[in-house]
Amino acid sequence: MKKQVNPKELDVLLRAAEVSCAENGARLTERRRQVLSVLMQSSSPLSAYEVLDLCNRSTASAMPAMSVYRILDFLEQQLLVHRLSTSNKYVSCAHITCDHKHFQTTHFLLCEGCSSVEEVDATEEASEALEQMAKTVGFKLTTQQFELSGICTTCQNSASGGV
Amino acid sequence: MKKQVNPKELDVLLRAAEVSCAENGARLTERRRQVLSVLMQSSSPLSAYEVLDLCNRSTASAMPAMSVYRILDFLEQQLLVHRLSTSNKYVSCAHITCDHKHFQTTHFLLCEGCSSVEEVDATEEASEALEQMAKTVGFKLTTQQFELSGICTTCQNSASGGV
DNA sequence: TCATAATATGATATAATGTATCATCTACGT
DNA sequence: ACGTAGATGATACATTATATCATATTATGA
Repeated sequence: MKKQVNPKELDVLLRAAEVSCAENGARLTERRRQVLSVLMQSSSPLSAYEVLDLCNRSTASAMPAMSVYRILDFLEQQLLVHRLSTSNKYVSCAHITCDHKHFQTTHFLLCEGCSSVEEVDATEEASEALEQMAKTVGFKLTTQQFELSGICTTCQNSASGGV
Repeated sequence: MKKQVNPKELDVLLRAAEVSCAENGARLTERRRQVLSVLMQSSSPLSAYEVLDLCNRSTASAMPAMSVYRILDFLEQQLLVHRLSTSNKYVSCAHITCDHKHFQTTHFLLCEGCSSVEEVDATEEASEALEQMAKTVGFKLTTQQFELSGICTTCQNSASGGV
């Protein structure tokens, strides 16, 4: 279960994101910050239109859908958010404040119970096993970034624990 | 690269599909046969609307989009086609004529060059490695069916070999 | 500081994809 | 033939995504 961020943590994350953008010669504008902030505060992935609604709930000035898509693309390029292709939804990257550089081998574990997402590094064994598997039919893998469905610890316990 | 089917092979596949449906107490109607046939003859995955267009190209009576979605759902339930969730497209199952029963551990290798799809069994090692990986964060996987992007043999050769 | 180019956003229209609902048709058992 | 269940047709609409041009904002050099 993705933990909830408090205002202070959010601020730290946003600052880190700003620095990260600056390093790439990009800017984290107000709108972009707003979109990113919405995703950071969500415990589950959000669709573009869900992001839009949440943005427009907080501010008076309505943001057009077009902008959300553009901004999500931008944030994805900056590796600040990830797009889950199985659900067409977005999550903020779990590694904004650390210096993980392994984005090609990051997997997403999607909980079917609470819709939360866990971002995990691929193990050596898993990467190799998959590459080997592909190799048997002559395939050369270009990405190691999968979305795996399952049940998270919390939901396993609450399901078995009763009530 | 998914090989092209000739009319005779197509007929064999469709008959097998019919039998398979019958075993489940379901019927492979004319419309369903038409949709399945389109997918069987395609070398790459097709979206619902691509299927629709191809169906309506061959016959005079236009099929509504709704029917295509219903029929694709049906065929998916019958395990005659697979839905690729990363692209929202469909492919006919590669194992209609054999008696594979391993649908929970089938992976799809998607070629970025020619868009072809290879359906492969998960190796023991890959399955275990992934389960283990999930387990480290307390996740229990519910499916072992992934879509891996890469380059197929044919495209690897044509790219390196030159024109 | 101001003009200007580059970047970002607003606004509008529309394409593409997917679902809800009810009417009609067809196959099948009785 | 009749009634029922399953399948398809038809229509409307919801959702998701993109194209395009106008406007605003920011950075930069004269």
